[in-house]
Amino acid sequence: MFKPVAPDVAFPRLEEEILAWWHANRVVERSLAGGERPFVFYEGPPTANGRPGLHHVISRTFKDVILRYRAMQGHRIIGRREGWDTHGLPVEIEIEKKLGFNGKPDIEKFGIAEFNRLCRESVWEYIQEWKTFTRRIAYWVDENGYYTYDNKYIESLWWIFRQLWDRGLLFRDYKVTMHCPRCGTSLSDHEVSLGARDDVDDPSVYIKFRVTGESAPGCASPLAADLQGAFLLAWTTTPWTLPANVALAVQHGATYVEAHAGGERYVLAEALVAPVLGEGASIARRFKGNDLVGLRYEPLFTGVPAPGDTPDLETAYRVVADEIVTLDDGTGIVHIAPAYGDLEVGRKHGLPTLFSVDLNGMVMPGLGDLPFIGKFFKEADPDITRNLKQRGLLLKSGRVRHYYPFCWRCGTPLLYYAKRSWYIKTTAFKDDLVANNQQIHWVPEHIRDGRFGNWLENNIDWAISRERYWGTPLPIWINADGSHMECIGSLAELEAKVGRSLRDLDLHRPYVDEITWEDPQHGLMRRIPDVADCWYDSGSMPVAQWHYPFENQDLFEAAHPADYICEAVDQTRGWFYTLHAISTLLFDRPAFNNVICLGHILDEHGIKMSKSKGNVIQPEEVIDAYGVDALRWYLFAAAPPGNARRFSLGLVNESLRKFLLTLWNTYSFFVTYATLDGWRPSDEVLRAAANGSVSFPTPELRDALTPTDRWALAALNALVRDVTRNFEDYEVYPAARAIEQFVDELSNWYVRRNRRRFWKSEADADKQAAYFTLYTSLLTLTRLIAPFTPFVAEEVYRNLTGQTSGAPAGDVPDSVHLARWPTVNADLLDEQLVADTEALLAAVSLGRAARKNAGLKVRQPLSELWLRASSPAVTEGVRRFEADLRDELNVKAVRYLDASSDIVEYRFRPNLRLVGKKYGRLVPALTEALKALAGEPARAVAHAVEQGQPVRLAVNGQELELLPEEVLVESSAPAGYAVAEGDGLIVALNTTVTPELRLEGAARDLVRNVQDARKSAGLAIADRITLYVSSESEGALLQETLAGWGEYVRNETLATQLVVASPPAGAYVETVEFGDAEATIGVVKT
RNA sequence: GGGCGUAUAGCUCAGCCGGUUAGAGCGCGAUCCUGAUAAGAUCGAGGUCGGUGGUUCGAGUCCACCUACGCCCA
Repeated sequence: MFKPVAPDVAFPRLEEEILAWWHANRVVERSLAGGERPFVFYEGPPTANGRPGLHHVISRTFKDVILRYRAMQGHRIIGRREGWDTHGLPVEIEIEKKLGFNGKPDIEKFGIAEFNRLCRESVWEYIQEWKTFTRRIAYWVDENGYYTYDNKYIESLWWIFRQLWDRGLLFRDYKVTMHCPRCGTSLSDHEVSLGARDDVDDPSVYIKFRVTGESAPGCASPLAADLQGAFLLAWTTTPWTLPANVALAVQHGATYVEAHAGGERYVLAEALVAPVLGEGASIARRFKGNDLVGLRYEPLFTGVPAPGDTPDLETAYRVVADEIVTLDDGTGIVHIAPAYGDLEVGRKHGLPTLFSVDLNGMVMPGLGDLPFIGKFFKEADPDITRNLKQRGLLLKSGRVRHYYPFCWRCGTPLLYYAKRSWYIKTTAFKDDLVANNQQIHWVPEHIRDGRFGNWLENNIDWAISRERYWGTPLPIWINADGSHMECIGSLAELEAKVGRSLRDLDLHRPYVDEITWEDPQHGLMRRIPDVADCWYDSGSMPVAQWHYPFENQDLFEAAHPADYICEAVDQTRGWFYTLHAISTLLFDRPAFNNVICLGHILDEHGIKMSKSKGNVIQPEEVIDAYGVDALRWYLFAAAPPGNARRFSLGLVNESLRKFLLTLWNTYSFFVTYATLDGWRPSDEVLRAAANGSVSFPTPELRDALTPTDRWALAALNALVRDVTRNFEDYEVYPAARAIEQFVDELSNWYVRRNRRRFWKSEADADKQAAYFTLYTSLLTLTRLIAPFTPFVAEEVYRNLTGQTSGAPAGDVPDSVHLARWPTVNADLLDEQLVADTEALLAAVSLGRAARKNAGLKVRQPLSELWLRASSPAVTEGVRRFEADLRDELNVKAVRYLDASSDIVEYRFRPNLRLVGKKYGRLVPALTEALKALAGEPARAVAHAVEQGQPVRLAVNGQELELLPEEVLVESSAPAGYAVAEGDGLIVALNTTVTPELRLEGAARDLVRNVQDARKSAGLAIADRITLYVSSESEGALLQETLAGWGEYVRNETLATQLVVASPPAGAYVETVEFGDAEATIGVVKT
């Protein structure tokens, strides 16, 4: 029935074999096709750029474990397919590097068509690697996935744009970007960080802005008249931005002063008077920053342009209050130039955006005949400073060393530059975003109102456009003077515009850019050059993966929102957000109902793994050493997934040994003996264990179960219940821990206690019960672990169902992954039995400790053990397993002590959890009073508590009546016994070794040594032997021992003959300790 | 600078509504047990529970502040 099991299994190789079997038998396809009730999953598409790493193993296995569970629960899983995020800057940068390019001009020279072709090709290379990796880690998904570069996918994205456009949610506004004037391109944050330096030498100038004495419209400053002619002082390191100044910002609540120095009146923050004006300045008056708001001042320069815009200068050149102002340096008054970095401030206060430097970094004309017109912006700094000085508008100037970004390619200083950009107006839906988030079940919980909720609360409009090439083209067409724009929502619509079929059109640049049409009223319509932020691509996948609404309307409706998604925590502002935003804006509902948010994986020192640090561990390295299952189990069982975790190969090895090998050895033990005995399950037992719930096929079998059998089945059922509940809550970690605990107990308690039942020769009902119990436990376990460790589960399942040996019994699925999730058999749950076993295990542990203390090894039998428990219920529980207790601790008898016995001393403590709230300040005195009890009163109290009666006690002169549950009783040792105590239990051993006990101990020693010799001699378990024993100095002991225990020794060692003599030549011989000296044993196979 | 999270034994991590002597696994040392086991048991060494202050009869747990690290944002 069963294939023999190698105890020294090599998991990586086993896994490869199972992969081959799955492939040959189309198991993945069959699993994907199964199920009835829908369960919706969204695959967060990895960027198809770069090879998969350990963090991808985590996210893929956490996706997989839930989906496998759902599939086994009979769900039809929608969306269990690959998805690839194919667009974006990382792909472009890689191609640029490959071609040795130096920025956008190189790409345009090279040709966008060829460039994008290379991008697409590069993506495919990575996808191939990913597919291999995905199969190896047993992440089961349909390989017929979605690709964000697909024309159909893009068409759906266009449809979404059009929905937003029609509702006025797609708009154009300025956005500050980091711009390289030489390369003529914006840089990504990543690129900026590559070239930023913090030791840049720049001018440091203090500028005087003359107060006009007026206030801005609708915002009168009470100080306007008084401060007329005074100077607002501002500090800057970028004089070139001064012409574009439109406002000065102060801190709302800070104290500002009018200070007199050098015959002038200055306004600045009080805290900065000394550093800016020196000690000589006198303070004329104090006021709050708020009082300055609305104050107008004379612009430093006039005629500043605002290309493509007609700014309202009535709103400019005034004081505003803003949170960005600090009093750490400068003057407490901040110069605001929205075009060059302060755009958000400008927008918040309704300020115009003026430009004084163009995209090539040159100071623009329009400021009049000034020497710095047409100069590079950095070189204009001294000229501007000089000009202001000549006009008496400069307080002082110097140099400062600080942070400034440079282009990582060419080293040119970057411009903060407000460019026209497209936005999605998410801020209009902030309340809905927040409300819909409340419906989402986050694991861990704190993300919902913490990081994600916080991110939503601080929502800003989504800047959606990128001036790049390899991305989803924005479907917006514009006429020459920018007066007319149209958003195209489908290919058909575009065809109608141009009047021809575009079926073969690649919707990417540059081809889509060539599609233009003549509008009768507005002239030639051309597409704007921008492409979409690739987060828009992935966030739209619920719609676009099905090519909705052009196809699959039913599928889309059934698959929105998702029941489950899972990614790492950095996606709160990435995919989690864009999914949520698009779903809320389009459909006003969340995109997903449950989400596991994973922490990051760090190296063994707690440092992020990165190529530059050289601390990256490749998944292959781990998998080749220990296998995928070991890695997966480590990821599930080692720590809760929401935390960052430290990783090392050693930890995977630990998880392999701790869990997989323990399970494997239990399984190997079972198969070894079942094969020896020719045992096989009945079809009913097999079917139940392989595909149903735990049950008994016959009353006879049920009656034959021992308490330990029933315990194992009760624990197994409780495990099924708990793991199921954890899965329903998306709590993978506690589920894995519960399984680990059960496997440990099954191996180290159940099998340990019941070994003899398997190897005894009679095939009686008791033996059947043991086989039934272990078989059922193991086979049911394979289904519980199938989602976690799919390979080991499969191997064990297939062998235990007889399929590996080609002799399947019963009609069960050929793969554990096609079997149903086990259900609980409530009849077999038995909390009392589980609790009793816990007490028993505690008693055993204490008994061993007591033996250890007394220096009495377990092989030496002892006459009696005394046990006292904290309650009669616990005593009864242990009594139920007394035989196990006696056997495990090698004692002849167990005596149970209750409170009436006078050999025990008692100590008392209050049950603080109950007493604390009730008695408060009395607690310390109460504790003392209980401690003081001794002798007869103590015995009386102990007796009362045990009988469930209240206890009267004088505390601080008051008579208290303590309830029995409010007093904790501890017993101390009876004198003259080897004792151990803990957990409310006390275990004492009678340490007297009588001559009889000594002989029995000697016999057991002998057996043990013979067994060792048998093993060393290479004998098989069932081999019979002739046993020779002799001892010179302990001859008498040997004679006596064999006289009483010879039969026992022969039976235990399978000796057909026991000869007291020196072994003959050719025998396997060992000299062993015996009594107080040595004995010689010899083993000859018969 | 802001938000969120983390900080407990040499390492990886538990620790519930605040409650009694803070636990587990690994590693280390010693002893024991074992004819499934690469396993297991017992004992031991190893902890100012990141720091300071507060609330409380009582704080690893709650509060405030601080420090370090991670992530996200500015």
